[in-house]
Amino acid sequence: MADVARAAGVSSATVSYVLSGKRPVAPETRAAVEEAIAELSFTVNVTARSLRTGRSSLVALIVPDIVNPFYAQLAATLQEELRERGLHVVVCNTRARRDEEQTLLAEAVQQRFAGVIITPFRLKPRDFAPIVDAGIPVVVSADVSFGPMDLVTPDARAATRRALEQVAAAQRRRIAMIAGPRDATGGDPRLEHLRALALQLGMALPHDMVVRGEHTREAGAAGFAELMSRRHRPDALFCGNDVIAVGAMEKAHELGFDIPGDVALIGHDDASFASLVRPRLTTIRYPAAEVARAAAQLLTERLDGRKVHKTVRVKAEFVARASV
Amino acid sequence: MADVARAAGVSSATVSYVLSGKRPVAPETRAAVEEAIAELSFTVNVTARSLRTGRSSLVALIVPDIVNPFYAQLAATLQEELRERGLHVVVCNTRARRDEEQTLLAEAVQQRFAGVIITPFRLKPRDFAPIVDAGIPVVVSADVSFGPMDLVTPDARAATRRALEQVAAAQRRRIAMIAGPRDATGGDPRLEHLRALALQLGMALPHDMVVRGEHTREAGAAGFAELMSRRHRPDALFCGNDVIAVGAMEKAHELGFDIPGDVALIGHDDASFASLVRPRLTTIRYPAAEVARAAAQLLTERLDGRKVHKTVRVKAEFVARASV
DNA sequence: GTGAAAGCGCTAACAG
DNA sequence: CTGTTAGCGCTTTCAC
Repeated sequence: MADVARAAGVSSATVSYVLSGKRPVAPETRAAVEEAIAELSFTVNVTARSLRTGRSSLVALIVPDIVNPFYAQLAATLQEELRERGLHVVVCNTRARRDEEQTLLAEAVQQRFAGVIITPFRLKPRDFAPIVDAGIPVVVSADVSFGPMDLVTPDARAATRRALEQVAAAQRRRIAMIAGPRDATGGDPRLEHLRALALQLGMALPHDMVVRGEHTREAGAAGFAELMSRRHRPDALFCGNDVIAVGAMEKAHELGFDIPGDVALIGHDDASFASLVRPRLTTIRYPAAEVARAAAQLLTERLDGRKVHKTVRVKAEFVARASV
Repeated sequence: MADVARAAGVSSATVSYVLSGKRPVAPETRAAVEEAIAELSFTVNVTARSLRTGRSSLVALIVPDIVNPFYAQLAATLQEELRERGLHVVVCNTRARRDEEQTLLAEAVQQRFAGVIITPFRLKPRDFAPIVDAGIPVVVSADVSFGPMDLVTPDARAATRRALEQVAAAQRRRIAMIAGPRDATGGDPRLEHLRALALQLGMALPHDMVVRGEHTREAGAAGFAELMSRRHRPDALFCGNDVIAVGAMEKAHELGFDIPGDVALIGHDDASFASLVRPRLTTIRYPAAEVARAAAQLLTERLDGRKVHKTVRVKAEFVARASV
């Protein structure tokens, strides 16, 4: 920048102001500076800028499983949205482990990230105290609140209700669920949600019709095998997400159960493979791209100075395919 | 750091040396410093360090499509590997567009990234000149070389041969391929490779049996429809990657073709959904995790001072499933 | 074994 | 409308 200033016959402050536009610069001065910049193919040193201003251009995206297409899509859209505003996305995969979630959060503080967008899995609300105290804007994408931070959360009421209605219309009454692990934060709100709505519709989701496991195909397979070995088998099976659901579906094929003949299967998220499996998976779609846009919006508002925290609800949608 | 120095009654230089271990420090001094660090819960300012040393801890991963599970897995493993060495992965999605690839590469220079790991799609070798000149280590993950840089590349000879042999054993002779777009760099080496091997085995892959398109389900569907509308239909169809292949498979269902009865289908990569579709997709597996580990290794070697460029070959593997 | 001090490249007062 | 200058927090040479 000193070189540019010398070449243009101005001070380095002027070069800085030409770049940032934070104060008016005479047209001919600006022209001279821009020419010098082009001539020397100068680019600002972002590190020096960060050091001086105290804010970096890095945003951490912390998710349980980047290989899950839902999160991959989230990352892709987020990256696109934030790049327009000069921000970069650092992807952090926690593999749903609490220690990694904690480490990553701590590292975001240490690295002075500009912001964090996170889907917590086993974190507790109090784990967020250090990062909030550090003044780093945090957007949580989750079913429940984790404290005084921006939140993007699904509105799945209508979609879940429609799913249950369709199940009921098919004369299915024995509802079951393969939920997330018991020690996940909130103990899987999707389960509580489903149970409450089922009750409203005069159906029940008894505790012995719920099995739990990680958000993996293996857990889905194991859960399916367990539920179908019960004396009273379910005839409609909800899953915590689509990864679990396809695990269950694979197990169904293996054990010779027909879907939806023997049991209907309903997933969550509409991950890209949901429409590829056979039968096509009926699911409660949570639009990753929209979630990403909402999160990007909330984050930039915060960076622009908004003080109070906000919650954005993103509508989930029932996608009827062949598995019900 | 000044605070820590004051609390420990030493100079900030000593604190720095305690942290870096770059020069011996007396045990009791070290203890005092470490206590002060813990007391004040001090963490180094990475930005200041970067400015001073001239190297950041950021590595850009530039890929055509992060939603493709192959690249998602690559990102996940890479992130894991590099985090151990204090490096962070910034994910950059190009959507297979040349302009975005160029922008991202330029940005890596401007941001003074520590390194870049890239799967180029439409870039030309000369596009790499600026970043190489800037002294930023680049690892290319591709089928062909892009110049004097580290390269991770598949060794798919044996796997492709086995695929062709199995096709031949099933008395199939009319081979076709849905390849990548004509303007992709190198014009899809997988096609050239397949053609050469087919020739060796006494089979042919004539030009009119090749259609081209993006690496998308839509392109796969369109390609399948076109090939199957020919007077002489293929009975074995190779695809540039698994995304194309499932697109083709969907179209086959739609048009009432049986796979593998009417036509065998062979993908590339073994993306996670390949084993989920029906019939399960036979594919030439390119192990993303292994590629990531190789790339991480090459990159860190470079950062540690290796001057000459190296090439690592990662063996591809034929995965026989139900679609052949 | 330790300290003093220069300086990485930039931004934002402050001064004109 | 433009320039001067003081740091941001760290690493590293030089001196002791």
